[in-house]
Amino acid sequence: MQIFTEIRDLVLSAVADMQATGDLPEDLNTAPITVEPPRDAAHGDMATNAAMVLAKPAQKKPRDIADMLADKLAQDARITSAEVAGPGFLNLRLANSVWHDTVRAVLTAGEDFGRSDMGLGRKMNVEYVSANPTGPLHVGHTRGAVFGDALASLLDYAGFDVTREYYINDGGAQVDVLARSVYLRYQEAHGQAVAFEDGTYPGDYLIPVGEALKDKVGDAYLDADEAVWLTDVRDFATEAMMDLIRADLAALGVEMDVFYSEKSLYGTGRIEEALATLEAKGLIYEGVLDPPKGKLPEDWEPREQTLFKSTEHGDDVDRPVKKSDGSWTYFAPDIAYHYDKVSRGFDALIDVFGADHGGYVKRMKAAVSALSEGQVPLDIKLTQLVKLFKNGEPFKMSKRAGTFVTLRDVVDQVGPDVTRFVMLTRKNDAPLDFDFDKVLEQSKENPVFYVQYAHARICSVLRKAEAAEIDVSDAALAAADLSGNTHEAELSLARKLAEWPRLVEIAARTHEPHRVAFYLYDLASELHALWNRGNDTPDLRFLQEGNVATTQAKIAGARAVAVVISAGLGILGVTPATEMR
RNA sequence: GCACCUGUAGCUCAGCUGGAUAGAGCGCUGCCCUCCGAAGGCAGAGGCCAGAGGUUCGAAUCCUCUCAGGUGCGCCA
Repeated sequence: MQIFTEIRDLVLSAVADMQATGDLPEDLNTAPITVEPPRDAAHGDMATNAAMVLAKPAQKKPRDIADMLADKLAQDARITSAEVAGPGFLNLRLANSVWHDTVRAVLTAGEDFGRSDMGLGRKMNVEYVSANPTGPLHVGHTRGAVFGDALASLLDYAGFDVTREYYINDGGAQVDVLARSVYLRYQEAHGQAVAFEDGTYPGDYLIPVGEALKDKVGDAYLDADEAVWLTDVRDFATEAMMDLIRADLAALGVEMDVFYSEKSLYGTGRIEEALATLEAKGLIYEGVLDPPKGKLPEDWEPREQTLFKSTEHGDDVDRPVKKSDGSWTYFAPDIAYHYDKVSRGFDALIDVFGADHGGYVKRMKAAVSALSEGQVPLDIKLTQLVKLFKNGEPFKMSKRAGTFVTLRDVVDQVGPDVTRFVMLTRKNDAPLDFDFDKVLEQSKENPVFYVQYAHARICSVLRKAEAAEIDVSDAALAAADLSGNTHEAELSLARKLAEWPRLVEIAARTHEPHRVAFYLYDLASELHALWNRGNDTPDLRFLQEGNVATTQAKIAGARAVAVVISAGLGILGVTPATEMR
């Protein structure tokens, strides 16, 4: 049940009637016709722009079309009034029974109310986190993980067939650095004194890995040449790091469907195959790039490289796929990886990157566009920085000293639910302030608390009703007579519930899960408002002493709110609270 | 120098991919608990949507330019 599309269909059929009677021309584009909630609730429940968008092609005055439309719409039982306003808006008011039906629909469908078939089961790949396997995840990765995971859940809820994927960068020089760093810890485990120079990873988290390596190989590598141990230690260390990362993700409640290894692309001809595809399209050539304008790198000198003609697919300059010594750049396996995603049959791809990867957006899009003949859209979402605060004071982190704040630091202190919700209270492309104290504050300033509080209040009412031996099962509530719920605050709450399915589609279409968080805040706000009216007006309380039928009717509205909050939090990966403490 | 992101109330931010008199929280002013959880609610003040042009019935939203902040810019991943 999506009341907005239902009413839009009604408007469209009225337009068709007018075409049949010759009041409107036959060839009209009805696509721009919208039915949406007006900004100002005083204008009514819904507004349509139909008269305005049809006026020009029909060569009629907007108000004339609107008047006729209003007459036709008013004949429908769901519509109690249709008024022309402003430049030609048609404002509609709907019968109370429509909103009561909404509440019933929520209680009947449960958390599937709002689920959409918009995605038509299309296969969608969401790649996120994809952190280098060289250490634990830090705060920046946390935001990417939360965002990607919520986006994936949202798309699933909107009817897409979603695969959650992590690309392991285990093929480049950074895993050699990791191997050497682990080797130092290995030597240390054998009692040797070691020094961590620049270009190694000094973090403590490698100490147990060095010890584990000692347990595994004993002193076999102790005084051996790097050529002897590098490959083995690299694999061992990478696997250990991935275990670490998997555990970090689990602490946050993130579960990937696929971990895809960059290394697995090497030596199998897959990179060559991807590049051959591009070459067949005439997009690969040997050439020399122009030096960057403005600030020249100190050691810049022209060198011939193998280049991808990404400019033919919207990039600003062509990009190298091979270094001047003939080895692959990192871009080459990335092309191969996305080629692989395309060949696995995905209808659309989403990459979630940190904002510092903004420079790679155009070339990745160019590559996918070229590889898929423009058939597979790639959307790249960049997550901006997280600024950490404690007691209002900025929190410094130093990667050099190895004292960066990890995902574990955050989750251990505030819990996965708070972490996830807070990280979704901002658009992905806006920086986020995260204050360790404020996110735990129990006040309305804190959206996590505010939404949870609303849910807990409803649960509290349900518990009390049960204690009074009132049947508050969803089935019983759905069967209740709701016709007495006529107060503006009650109807307003039901209208907000009716917006949920529409919001899901908007958020899914724009790839913006933060909209869910803001919606839940608004919904909670409506619930709190109604609750407080009950303080002044006993008739509006959910528990109506001595009147089971009325109590069930009132609780039906509240329970429906709890169901939608729970569904929304589910998308965000947050567990709803049944009581506050 | 170029590309991308951002600029909305004193502060922190929404604004449904073009709709009506631009919204919320904090802060400020004044109210509401013998009453389901006041950890809340109601009301008020506060705006040239960075600036200038343009597109059209209609612009915070789309286009161009300018200004300010952030990120990145061949042989690092």
